[in-house]
Order: sequence, then structure tokens, then C-alpha cells
Amino acid sequence: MEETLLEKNIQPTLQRMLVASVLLERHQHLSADAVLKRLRDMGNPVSKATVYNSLSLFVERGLIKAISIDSSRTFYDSNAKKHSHLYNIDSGELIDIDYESQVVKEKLPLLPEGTELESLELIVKIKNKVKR
Amino acid sequence: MEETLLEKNIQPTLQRMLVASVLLERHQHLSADAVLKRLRDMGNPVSKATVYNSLSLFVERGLIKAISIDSSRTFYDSNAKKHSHLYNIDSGELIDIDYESQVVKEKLPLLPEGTELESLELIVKIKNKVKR
DNA sequence: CTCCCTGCAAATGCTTTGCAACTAA
DNA sequence: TTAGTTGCAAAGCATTTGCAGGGAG
Repeated sequence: MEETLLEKNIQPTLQRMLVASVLLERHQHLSADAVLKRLRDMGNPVSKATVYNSLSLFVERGLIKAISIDSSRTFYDSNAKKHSHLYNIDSGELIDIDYESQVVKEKLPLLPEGTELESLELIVKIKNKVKR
Repeated sequence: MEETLLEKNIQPTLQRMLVASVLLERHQHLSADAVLKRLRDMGNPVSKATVYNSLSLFVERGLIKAISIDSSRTFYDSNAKKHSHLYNIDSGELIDIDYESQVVKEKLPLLPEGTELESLELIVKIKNKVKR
């Protein structure tokens, strides 16, 4: 874990290692609050501010991704590779899909003069078929 | 304008007509606050709550779209037709692109059992090429 | 009358910040 | 020593809500 952080130029402090190990444990999407809760449930007292600061730093350094579904729903994604998302508006579940953004990129209209691609975010919102 | 609202099953009150006319005046992306400011600058005193309530109602009824760039940047889009967006992270500018979501949809992996497509949001983030 | 809408202010929820104490090189 | 990190509480924003007053049918 220490190595993982160092590779991304992140000074591996105790709290950062804790935050990183909770999120990177497996492929998952967690809110900042869920990370905090999990840490505390595990008996690791970390402050809310530190969780937010760490997660933001990780995103900035490309260790993880942040997915904003709407103004009050941000998920941190342990999968930093290029991929897209399915969001189930009924269950609140967020699922990775192996949809290669290459497909999209190839078909993309020209970008404005003097700009270049930074990232590409595709969110497919789905809902349950049955009686809603 | 009254007709436009009625078509979408929105009771055309004075304030709703004002909000709608500011946003639908032309193709644009405005934050709730920008709508409020524009209304007040035009000498139409409308409350913040009413602007938010109206915009949310319009989105719900399919008159406009809401685009969430990140947790503190929501834009309301006068273009309710299916399209995608370019977001310039340097300038904060949001631009519609005529990128037919059909292309994306055709290539989409199967949706989970019992679910159906609700919407599809593609945000291409770009940055300025020169010295940043 | 009754229902719906409006406006205000207060409340909410998420995220950031100021700052003093702390830690590691 | 000195820069970087942490934790707490407070501040900050965007958005929502409670509720009293108003308006339309």
C-alpha cells in the first residue's frame, strides 16, 4: 500500500494508508461518508476532514476516480482505469461497465481549437422495469 | 410560453413563466443562481426557492435538462433534446455537442435484468492546451 | 372554500477551511 | 528546524423544507 501511494507521489501517512486500503480493498464505489464510517467501525479514528482531503488528493494524483451523480451524491471509485458507469436511480446502485471509451472517443466531434481531452465520463442511468 | 408549459403539464404561474422564459430564451446552460440573478436584474423579484422549485419541476417534466458537473456545479440546459456536453475545466464553459447518443446506445453492453434505460449522460472534459 | 403556489428564513447535507497541535525528515 | 499532516469545529455553498400568506378557480 505504501508503495502504491509512493508511485503516485502521495506521501504515505498512516491515515492515508488507512483511507486507501479501505477503498482499494476491492472494486467498489464509496461515498466519503461511507469510507469514514467503515474506518471508524474498524476502530480507526480518522477525522472527516482527513478523509475528504485524502480522497481529493488521491483523485488529483490519479489513484482513484470521483463520480458525481448529482449535487449530493459523489462516489469514489477504486477503479481508476477508463470505464463507464451504470447508475440505478431506483436502488442507488452504481455499477462499472466495461464500456471502452475508445469507441466513444473515435466518434467524437472535433474539440474546440486549442483544447485537448482531459477525461470522458459516461453515466447511463437506468431504472427498474416493474411497477414503479 | 404558457402553451409550452401546459404541453408539459406544468401549471403556468407567473413566476414559472418568468423562469422558463429566461432559460428558454436561447440555447444555454445556466445555474439556478444565474437564473435568479437574471430575473432580478430584469426587475422581476422572484424568490430563490421558487427558482429552484420551478427548475426542478421543469426537469421532472422533461422541459429542460439538469447537468451535474461536480458536487457544486449544476447547470440547467434549455436544450432538452438528447445530446452530450463538452466541459472546459479551465474556463468553466459548458458546450452542447451534437453527438448522437444513438452511437453510444447501440454499442452499450446489456443492461441488468429487469432494468431499462432512463437517460444517458456523456460529459467530455477538456482543458486548454497551452501553458497551464 | 379549497388547493396549489410563493416567499422568506431556517434547516440540511456535503465539502472546505482556519488554525493549533503534531509528526517526520 | 521546517514543511507537511491531522483533527476539530466553524464556515461555506448549493439546495430543500416548513410554514404563513396569497391567488386562482
